[in-house]
Amino acid sequence: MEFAAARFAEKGYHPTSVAEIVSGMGVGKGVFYWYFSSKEELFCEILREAQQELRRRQQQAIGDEADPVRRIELGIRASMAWLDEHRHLFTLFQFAASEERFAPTLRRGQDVAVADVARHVKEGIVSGRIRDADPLILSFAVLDVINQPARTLVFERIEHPAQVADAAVAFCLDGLRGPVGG
Amino acid sequence: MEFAAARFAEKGYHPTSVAEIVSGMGVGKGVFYWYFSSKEELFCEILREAQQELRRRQQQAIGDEADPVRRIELGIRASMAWLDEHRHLFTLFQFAASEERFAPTLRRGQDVAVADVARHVKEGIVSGRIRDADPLILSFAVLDVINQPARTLVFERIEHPAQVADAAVAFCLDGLRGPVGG
DNA sequence: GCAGTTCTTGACCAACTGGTCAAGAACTGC
DNA sequence: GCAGTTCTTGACCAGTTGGTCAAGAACTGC
Repeated sequence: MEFAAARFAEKGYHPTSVAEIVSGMGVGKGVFYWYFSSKEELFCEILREAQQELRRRQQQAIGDEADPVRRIELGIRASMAWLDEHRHLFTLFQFAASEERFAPTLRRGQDVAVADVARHVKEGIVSGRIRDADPLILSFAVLDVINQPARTLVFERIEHPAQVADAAVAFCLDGLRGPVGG
Repeated sequence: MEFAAARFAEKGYHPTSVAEIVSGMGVGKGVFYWYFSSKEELFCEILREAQQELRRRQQQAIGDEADPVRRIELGIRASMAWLDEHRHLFTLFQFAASEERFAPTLRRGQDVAVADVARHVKEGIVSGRIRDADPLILSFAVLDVINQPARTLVFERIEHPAQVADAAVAFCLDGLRGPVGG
């Protein structure tokens, strides 16, 4: 399954044939259709697993941190690190977003992520550490600021991932706290 | 060509066959290969044209505004508006980024965009209106904050595009100005 | 009205696709 | 060692694909 993910990321979903996957793993075609009902299902499975893993990494990084703003920061850093280590999976997310049939799977995972961040944002608003705005919109914005720099990462245009992470964190925090600073 | 772009966005690049495009336009296949040397070339052409149009829209919105920070804001708003009006083209950008063969075309356009923003950022740093950091990284961040909310737009999860634009602008400006506020 | 070029057609092709399936291997529990 | 189930194989299929090309239409300039 990791092999398939790598091929999909490298060549694209459609240009990668089932025959190529199975021969690359040195097995027959039947074994593929024994474990997966279709190529599409395999891809969705890869997607779900990746989303799960990313979320695990976030929660692990957050631990039992009490400050909601700091929780968001830790989540951002964890996400950036994970995406940096799994750039090929991010490519898959990207593709999935461009094809209608994979949107539902992708969306389900992102709803979870938005809900996660929104929880912290709400807490931050209550305690006055985050400016008072629609938590959902702020959460979307945070996720956007995570995801897109990751794209830049994938394009390999910037040398140091840590710099990108710092930029994203600074962006989010200063943006969330508002112009007066917190 | 607009027709082809619409089909690509709707069904995806690979699942849309050349036969489908030409029959949908009521012409023979030959005429397609008379004007384009391949399906791939058509797609790249669409990409380039879209990037050009977006840039035109940005420059038009900026006009002769003197303040670099305000120029960035105007650019962001123009981009968001354009992407909102041409969501299907954004879907194409997204896909192109996920397939190696289209990366060069995409990259060329984005280099131009980064250079545009970087010019304003540099000016802003000189005049002290933007915090002193690597202009390129800040420019990437700004583009990221433009592009990714656009993705959210495409997913149609948020009702009001204007809200998203405001959020993006607030994010960028407060982030750029730094926590002390400008 | 004719020669020359620019377009347009759609049948055609080799290559490849996702998916099936009869055949059989490898493992059970006994 | 046997019956039953779980796995594995790879030839095979119907359908589709991007792309070609001989044929001819439509337009030139004369």
